[in-house]
Amino acid sequence: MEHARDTSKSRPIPEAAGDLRHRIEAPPARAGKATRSVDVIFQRILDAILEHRLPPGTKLGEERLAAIFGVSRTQVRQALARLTHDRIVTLIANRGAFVSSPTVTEAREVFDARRLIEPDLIRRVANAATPAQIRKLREHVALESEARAGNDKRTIIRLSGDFHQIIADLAGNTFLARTMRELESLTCLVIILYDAPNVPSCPFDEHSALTDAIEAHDADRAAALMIEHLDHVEHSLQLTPAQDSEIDLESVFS
Amino acid sequence: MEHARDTSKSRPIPEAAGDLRHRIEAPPARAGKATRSVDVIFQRILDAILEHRLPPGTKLGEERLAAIFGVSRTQVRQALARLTHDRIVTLIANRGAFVSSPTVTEAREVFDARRLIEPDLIRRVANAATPAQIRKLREHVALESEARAGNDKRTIIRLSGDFHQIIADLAGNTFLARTMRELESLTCLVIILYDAPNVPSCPFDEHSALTDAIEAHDADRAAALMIEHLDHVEHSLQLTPAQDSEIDLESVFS
DNA sequence: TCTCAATATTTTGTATCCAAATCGACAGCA
DNA sequence: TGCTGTCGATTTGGATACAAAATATTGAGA
Repeated sequence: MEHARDTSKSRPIPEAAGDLRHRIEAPPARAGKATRSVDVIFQRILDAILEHRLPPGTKLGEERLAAIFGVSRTQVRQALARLTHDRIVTLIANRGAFVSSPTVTEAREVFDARRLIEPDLIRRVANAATPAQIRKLREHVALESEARAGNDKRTIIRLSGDFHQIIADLAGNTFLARTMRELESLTCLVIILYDAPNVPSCPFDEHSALTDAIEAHDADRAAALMIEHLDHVEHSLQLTPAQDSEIDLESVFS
Repeated sequence: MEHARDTSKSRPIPEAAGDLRHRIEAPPARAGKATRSVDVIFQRILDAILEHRLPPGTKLGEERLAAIFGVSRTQVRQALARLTHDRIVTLIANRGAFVSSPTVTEAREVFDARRLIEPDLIRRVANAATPAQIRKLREHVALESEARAGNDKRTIIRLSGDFHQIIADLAGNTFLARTMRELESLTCLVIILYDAPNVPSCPFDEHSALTDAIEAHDADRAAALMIEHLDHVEHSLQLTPAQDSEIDLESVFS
């Protein structure tokens, strides 16, 4: 098992984007009802991060983003502030915004939280799912399968996350659904940081199995499968404690 | 059981503050390490809301707040944006920011989420609590008792919430701790909206009993007590569905 | 050639300014 | 009297301009 990630410099802050533009441009016609322009910018940047076009550590210069989106820095600042609040972006005072690089500890916490929340969510869905909802899940799994066939990596990543998000939405608790959205985003960062980018995060067949359990209204099995699924994903990562401890000088002297 | 809340206009948007100033002034020396001024403003407003000095529906005018804090609107805007992101404040386009008035549905969702998360958190604490941590909890319960004796309502409210927050922090998952912070804030709003302000939210003895269970390292009992405790709080509220359904014209036409 | 220091450039942080939208008041009209 | 539509005052939305901080560059000296 070989991983493509470069381990020589453990927290790459690449100033990667000579062509930040290319990584953000094309709006994938994925408009919700984001009417305010700051919402659009927020979503565009988030999408770029989730689809791994902006790797962790990338500097997100305000001026540059403003130019790309054709607005003033004000808008960009707001969007970055919101992303910061969701821990997707890390803001360093007087230095700027960077795509977050979750530590190993944080990564573990994310999976820990998901193991707590998601089995319960899928339980509710399994208990109450309507045929229409099940059909929606099936269609989504089909989309995933299709993307996998076409080897469309970005879409695969995106859809894998979306599957979990659909379940969270179906569970009918908006607060928890929002929390899951944050967890899902952080999981994306964790995956690209601690795993080879070409090993897809969610094994496809497991999503199919989860849908089966939901369709059978077997809440216990669905919950068990979900825990198993999350464990699979977590264990496919290299969450070695060493990685984390490039000593945090700031916190040592305080 | 009689409630002081005025039910004639069900969503009060009082423009209550002829003296918004008085409700925010005194910084209760509750500084974390909020170095940036926008963090200070964020915390000051949040504190004012949590201590029920700014009731739901209160309009938070930018200019006025800017004058109070002696900064420009820019800072205030950022703070309000962050509060909005936490659902504590609701931002209406071109109308301004208001302290949120969670609907009955949202209130239920908040308790639903807490029932999912908090039993697990207290379980972990009960399993791993050190004597120092238990002492900290005891001291906090003592503080609560003291505030109750002095009938210091604001402090009672604050400390009641803090008790749950301490447990969340002790559980050792920063993500979940942050989520609990949001839930706790929303719970504060729910309590003032749907209960008489003089019926304190968390019955004191229950916090004491929770601490007992933790000290005994009895995770099961602690979790059970927590569920019971949350149920007590929720059932002390008037979460009547009718209240909620002043028909949402916006969502009808969409 | 390397190191260090001083300067120049870039980038962030904050305040101010202008445009657009909303709210309140008042007049017109059924 | 009661409703509707228009004008003015106030407030928010967003861009620009200025100040402060950090980074990059340049040059001198060892």
